[in-house]
Amino acid sequence: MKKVTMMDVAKEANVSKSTVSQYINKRYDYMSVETKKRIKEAIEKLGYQPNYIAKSLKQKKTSTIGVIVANILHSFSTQVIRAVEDYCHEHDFHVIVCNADDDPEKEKKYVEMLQAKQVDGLIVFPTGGNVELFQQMVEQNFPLVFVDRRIEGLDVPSILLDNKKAITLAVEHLLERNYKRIGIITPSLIRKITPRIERIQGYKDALEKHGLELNEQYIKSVDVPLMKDTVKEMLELPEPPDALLAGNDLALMEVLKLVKEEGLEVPSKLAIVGVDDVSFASLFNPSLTTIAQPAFEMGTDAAERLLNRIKGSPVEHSCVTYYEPVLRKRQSS
Amino acid sequence: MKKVTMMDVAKEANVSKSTVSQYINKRYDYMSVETKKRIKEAIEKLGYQPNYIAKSLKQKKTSTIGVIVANILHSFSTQVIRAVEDYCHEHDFHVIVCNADDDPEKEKKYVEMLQAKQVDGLIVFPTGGNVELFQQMVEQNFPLVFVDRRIEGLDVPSILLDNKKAITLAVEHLLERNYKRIGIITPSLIRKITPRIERIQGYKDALEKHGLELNEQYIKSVDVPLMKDTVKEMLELPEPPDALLAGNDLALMEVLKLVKEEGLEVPSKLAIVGVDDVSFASLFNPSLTTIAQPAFEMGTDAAERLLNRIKGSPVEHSCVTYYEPVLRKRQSS
DNA sequence: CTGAAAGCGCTTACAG
DNA sequence: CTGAAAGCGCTTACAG
Repeated sequence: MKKVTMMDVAKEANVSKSTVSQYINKRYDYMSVETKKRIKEAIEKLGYQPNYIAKSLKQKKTSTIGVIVANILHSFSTQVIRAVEDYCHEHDFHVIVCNADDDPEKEKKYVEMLQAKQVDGLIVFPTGGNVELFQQMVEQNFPLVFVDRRIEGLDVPSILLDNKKAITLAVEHLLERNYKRIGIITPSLIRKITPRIERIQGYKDALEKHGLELNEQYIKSVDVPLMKDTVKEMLELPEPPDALLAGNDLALMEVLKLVKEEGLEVPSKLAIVGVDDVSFASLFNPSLTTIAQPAFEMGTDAAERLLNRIKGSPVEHSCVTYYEPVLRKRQSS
Repeated sequence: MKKVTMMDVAKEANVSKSTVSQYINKRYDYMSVETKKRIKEAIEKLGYQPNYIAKSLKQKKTSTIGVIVANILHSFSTQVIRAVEDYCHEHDFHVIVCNADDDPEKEKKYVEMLQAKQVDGLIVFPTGGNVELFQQMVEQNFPLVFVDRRIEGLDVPSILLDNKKAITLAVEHLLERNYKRIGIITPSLIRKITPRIERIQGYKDALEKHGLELNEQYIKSVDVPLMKDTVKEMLELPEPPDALLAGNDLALMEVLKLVKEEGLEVPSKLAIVGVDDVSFASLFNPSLTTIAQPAFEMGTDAAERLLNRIKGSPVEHSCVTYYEPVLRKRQSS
């Protein structure tokens, strides 16, 4: 079963390859009706399908972009990916998704693989390593958009949640409801990941703004396997928090596991607010108050910017867009 | 910033392109140490990265496979995708994921796009349309693996859950706990989608096996937007079911929404068992009894078969593999 | 209105 | 041990 090529079509239709190529690319400017018809028939008869690889090689573009997420386990990542794919498919671009698994080494490997495959651009949720690598890409003018996190000093368009505002919203909501001792749990800060840092900072700012004292024992940043124990310790303090902010969806899951294990009453014993609107938030008993990210718009925006850039729009300098978080009040607080 | 090509490296190292190519592909058989060293240095100096597109064109293979899922919203799909990606990345293959959104037209478009991009093979969760298209691909010997669903009469290796067994497990578990009137809700059967058909059939067989009468009012197959109302009607029957099987994760979500809205006690008023192990199953109040699919193994198996086939293994004829479902007993039943 | 020719960046027999 | 040449399947100025 040999592949049929443009050459075969040309022979069948008694024209040259060039003419077939014009036809395929709808450059009908000067093509006779007769020729068009013959080519059309030849294509149908042979079941010809153009080879994009050959086209890509010649045109030096692949109509493919890569997406590298730091960690695919976050619902936010999968939502953004879906939005990016929808937008790209509408614009006849392909998407290759890679999961760096929070590992800068993997991230680097994927960047290189994707560049070798000649992707036209990259959307990345940067792990925080690989600063020089991205720096080089910027210098080479490679189309790049960051989502969720930015890297200090890198001139890359970045699409972020307004994290401080998100936490402020949550804190003020809890204060309104008369919770006084608000704790927060996020994943580890060691890799200086933007949202985590900004969320903790937002927490501190919000408490200060309302004249509340900071209690370092209420502020914990540890990775998922340690979260349950850490929260448990927090709840065993002489004066335990009466409300808890979960810094992202995975943190929220850990908190809920603990709540279940310990049989804690929510919100009477402990109020809960999570960042990221998990799929089951409204189904849960009690339903869960969350701070939602407009993930779909953020993903669409990322894709749109990247494709515009690829299609020749000028580079956007030091452009960081913050998206508005949305407080969804439910029963858990 | 011109791209550096193999030619540039060759000039820099004072050798021919052929020799650089040999070096890149580790065909060191007869290469002098000296030459190797010069090439290595030239590559580093110039920051050369091979162009896979050119390589693919010449070699007529892309080391890329496509995955087309019928509907990405199912947790099962995303789990399988992850497994496929992990396996492929380990074996230096790329993956392009497409979501057919339960639309055979979209599915067809993606198959054609992916073939135009010269993917080496395809894993698909078939929508049920496009039988001739897949038939042609089989005839052309195109590497293809189906997951979750098979298509009657098509000789394509297929990886499925043992759906009948899954439902039998659920029914028997409910009978053991003395539930007598067991209902089942699945998405619409109009497109003859394997798991739905098999799950309904499994339900009927299991009841029959235990000498229970079938009540058609307890068996409903409608699409997601209608599910809540349909279940509500079922619960308003003079003799409503005392237990309900949710045919997949999306059905389960709808059932839980209704339970919440109506304030139904689970399991005392209504016991629930869901097929697909949702992320929050063990966190929920009450925690949810589910029939889990071994999604990760299934995905890995699909990828492994496809890559073996691509690498030249003989075609596996009429090979359908059924995976064992796992009953996870929790509090909802 | 259509065709011949060059070239995209590689690989691969083959010659030496 | 290494190089010259052909070719993968397209596109694109350019000539006529």
